[in-house]
Parts: sequence; C-alpha cells; structure tokens
Amino acid sequence: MIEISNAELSVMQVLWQRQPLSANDVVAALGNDKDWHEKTVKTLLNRLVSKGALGFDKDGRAYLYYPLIAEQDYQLQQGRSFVERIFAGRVAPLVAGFASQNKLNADDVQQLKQLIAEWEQEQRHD
Amino acid sequence: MIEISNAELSVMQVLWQRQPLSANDVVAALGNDKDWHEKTVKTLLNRLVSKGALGFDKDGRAYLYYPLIAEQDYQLQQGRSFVERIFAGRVAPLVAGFASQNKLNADDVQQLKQLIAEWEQEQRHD
DNA sequence: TTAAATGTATTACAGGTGTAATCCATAAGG
DNA sequence: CCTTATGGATTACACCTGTAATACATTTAA
Repeated sequence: MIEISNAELSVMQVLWQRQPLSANDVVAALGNDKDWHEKTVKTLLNRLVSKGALGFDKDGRAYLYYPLIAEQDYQLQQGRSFVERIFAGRVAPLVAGFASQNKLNADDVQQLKQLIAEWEQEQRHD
Repeated sequence: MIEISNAELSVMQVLWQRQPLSANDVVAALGNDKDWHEKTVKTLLNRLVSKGALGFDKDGRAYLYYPLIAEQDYQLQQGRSFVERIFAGRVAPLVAGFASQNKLNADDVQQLKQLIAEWEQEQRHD
C-alpha cells in the first residue's frame, strides 16, 4: 500500500472532503489549522502525485487534484496495521484505553452496541 | 512523548515481555521474526537509550537493558493520537472497520460488552 | 511588447530511520 | 604475556520527511 506521511495526510484529508481542488484551494483549506507556506503544500501535492495517491486534471495551467485512494480504504488498512503493531491485533484493548480516559461518548457506545448486535446476528445465522 | 520508530518498537516489545535482557538476549529473542543483523539490534538499543526509552545496568562489561516507559502508557498515548489523526478522534469507526473485515472474535465482543456495561454504570451513577 | 505575476518543477537541506560496518577497549584463552 | 574474541561506541549511508527556496515557463497587466 502507498505510504502517506503525516503532513501528506493532512493534504489528503482536505481532498477527501472536497474534490477536485486546485493547489491554491488546498492551501486555503489548510490555512486554518496549518501554518504552512504555500510552497510546502505544493511540495506535498507533488509528492502525493508521485506516490500515486493523487491524480489531477489540467484546468488551464493550473491543476485540479483529486484522491486516487478512498479514505475508507485508507482508514481500514491503517487501522488494521496499527492495531496489529501496537495491540497485537486485538481491538478491544484499544477501546479499553479510550474508556479508561473517558474518551467514549454516547454516540460511540451506541455505535459499538450496534456493531455488537450485528456481529451476534452474523454468528447466529452461521 | 518519546518518539519510537517501527524497528525500535519491536525491540521495546521484547523488553516489555522480559526484562532486563542483555543485548544478545534481545538479538536472540528477535531472531524468530526479524531478520536483523546483530549490529542492527545494537544500534536500535543505543538509540532507545539515547531517547530515554530504555535504561540499563552493567553486568560485567555487558549491559542489561530495561524499559523506562510502560507498554500500557505507550499504547494509550499511541491509540489516542492514532485515532485522532485517522478517525477524527472517534474510536467506533475503527471498530466498525474490524467488524466489516470479520476481525472481531468472541473475546473482543465479550470485552467490548464489558466496557459498555461499565460505561453505562459510570453514566448512571453521575 | 515587455515586465510582472503566477503555476508547476526542481533543488535544498537538516533530522529521522533502516540497516549495518568499523573502531576501540578489555576480557579470555593459549 | 600476547592474540583473539566480544561488547559497546562511533561512523556510514541511502531514503523519507518537514519545510521551503529557486528555477522555469507562461499568462496577464501595463
């Protein structure tokens, strides 16, 4: 799988939200959180294109960039490999960590219950 | 927090399991999974000491290394920052990814139910 | 028509990382 | 005692990353 660095990820996240965008649009969108020089963002865009994470169409002499990989796919793959690396593949201990730090909210719990219900349904019908 | 690279993490994991260990013990323990030269492992041990992740006592002219940070602490911090970065701070979608790939087992589900029960208990008694 | 601005492409450069090899001191063997 | 082996310390080196600056080709404004 394509390796995306931390700084690059921020750029991807902008384009996962709205797409396609010109380099300047991306710079503007990042302006809020990141204190990056325009040139820095352009470098990141370039690297992402080189890595095959972004594609672009030409709009006059500017480029319009768009993701070549889906955020969901990226999240899935990263989630799996992270949990593998840090938690020996078991996801529950990670959730336990969140619980212990009071980082679970009602929405999370609701979603987790739903997932568990579906899992059990799945089991039964095997 | 101390930054631990991927290769370094494997060394830490050996020492989180058994501690303290000589460099050679660590090399031996890693021998199974990793195809690393002895010198490579020594380099990693050195870097971890420099970073303050490992300490050591002298045993003759050899060193006995031990972790200076707890695995749990490391897992907590990494879990938080990973979920923040990739999942905007929400842990449930990560679990959903596992579920969708059939990576949840009965143990996980059991633990998750337990966590949810505790969370609800917690809520009630507020 | 010529100079300035603007977009992308190329280059820069220090610090981290993977992956060792070499150096150096000393302990151990002959 | 002298040589060799062995442990840690130092050095190596290419690639990735963060963070730009510079170069180059055009478009556009004057």
